[in-house]
Amino acid sequence: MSVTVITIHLMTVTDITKIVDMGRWEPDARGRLRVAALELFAERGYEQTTVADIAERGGVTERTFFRHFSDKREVLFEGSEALQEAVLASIASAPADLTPLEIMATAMEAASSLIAAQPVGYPRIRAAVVAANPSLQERELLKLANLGVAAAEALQRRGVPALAAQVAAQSGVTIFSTGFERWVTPGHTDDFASCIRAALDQLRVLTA
Amino acid sequence: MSVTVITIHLMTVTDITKIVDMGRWEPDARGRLRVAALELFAERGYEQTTVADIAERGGVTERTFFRHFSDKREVLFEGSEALQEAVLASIASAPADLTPLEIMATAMEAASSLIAAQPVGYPRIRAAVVAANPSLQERELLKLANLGVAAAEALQRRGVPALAAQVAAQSGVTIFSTGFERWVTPGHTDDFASCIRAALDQLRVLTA
DNA sequence: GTCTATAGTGCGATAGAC
DNA sequence: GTCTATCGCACTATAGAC
Repeated sequence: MSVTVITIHLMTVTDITKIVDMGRWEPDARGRLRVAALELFAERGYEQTTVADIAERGGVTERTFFRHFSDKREVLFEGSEALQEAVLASIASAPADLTPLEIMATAMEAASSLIAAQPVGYPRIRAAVVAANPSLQERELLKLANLGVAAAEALQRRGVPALAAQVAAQSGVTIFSTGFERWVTPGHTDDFASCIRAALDQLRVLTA
Repeated sequence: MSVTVITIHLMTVTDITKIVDMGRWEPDARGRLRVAALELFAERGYEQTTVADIAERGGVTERTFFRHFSDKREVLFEGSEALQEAVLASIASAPADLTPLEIMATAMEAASSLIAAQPVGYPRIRAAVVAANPSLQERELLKLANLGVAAAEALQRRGVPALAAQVAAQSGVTIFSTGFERWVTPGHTDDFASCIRAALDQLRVLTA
């Protein structure tokens, strides 16, 4: 039952077409592995799923899984590089009259639009899987921390002093993750960008 | 060479006395494993050190290592529970007229005093080892994130609304880690608490 | 303390695309 | 023929089960 629901959410029309069309040498092994992994993690849990399970459902061997993903966790983090690139591009091209914190808020909104563009339900399922596994949380936190470091460097390239850049970048990540958490909470109707703005406003109130 | 330096920093007089005094059944296996692990990680790197290596230097079996520490990384995180308890106690006992952010700053200073009380050089060596290994960074980030969640709950127990508590707590963690990084940077002479205050001041300037 | 499952690596063989 | 993705197998280390 929950399996069916998850499948509907995770398989886009494009995915299904690909699978129908696949010949002996099936294309997009990477995409199939990503779908298989998220399904299995949601179905029976991350720790109860072996890489062999994922590979089998994806129609490849275990060895091939590790050719595509450096480890078992990484299969849930495809797209994080694109997210970071979007953030850095947004920082680099921000208007000159914005404050560092406003630059970060704008960049986080840009990142949120990439996430919100995914198939409906996907971010929420993924968030639930990550929230249920400390091991996955660790990886998520590392990605966010690295995003913060990269953003701080981008701010410095615009002339923002090191300490200000670091605090602004990290605060940007804080309002991003706070906004994300709010956005995926069942019952909330605000869009992702509004949730980020709400977190920023809250930060301003707290420091006033 | 670097081995010698590290040994001097890691072994306190108490540690050495213990080892000299140890009989057939050597006490403080936990402490010896912690010292052995940090030394080995600093000497030859985290990934180049096996649990068997650590156990051998600590004079116990591999099995005993895992009896004391749930995994290889955890050996570097002894004391994080005490740190969290100190933070929560500080939040709970803070004066009623402080703002949530001021409560967090005070609590982070309390945490910093625990870290600054360690043997000279230890926090810096440990920080270098962690910085060199993404795997250890992940664990550190998880501990900090959990500290933030617990701090947010403590703030809510004082009547701070959920969103404000979350943003304040996470911002507190940000100024803590920013201050820590500054404090362990070679050449800096300010004490840990001052570094935290500097980060807080910076946050206030950024949001003004 | 022993045994086993799983994650992850190294490398040579192979199969298909071009 | 080259190039690349996959496979198959041997191997180590972590970690948990018994």
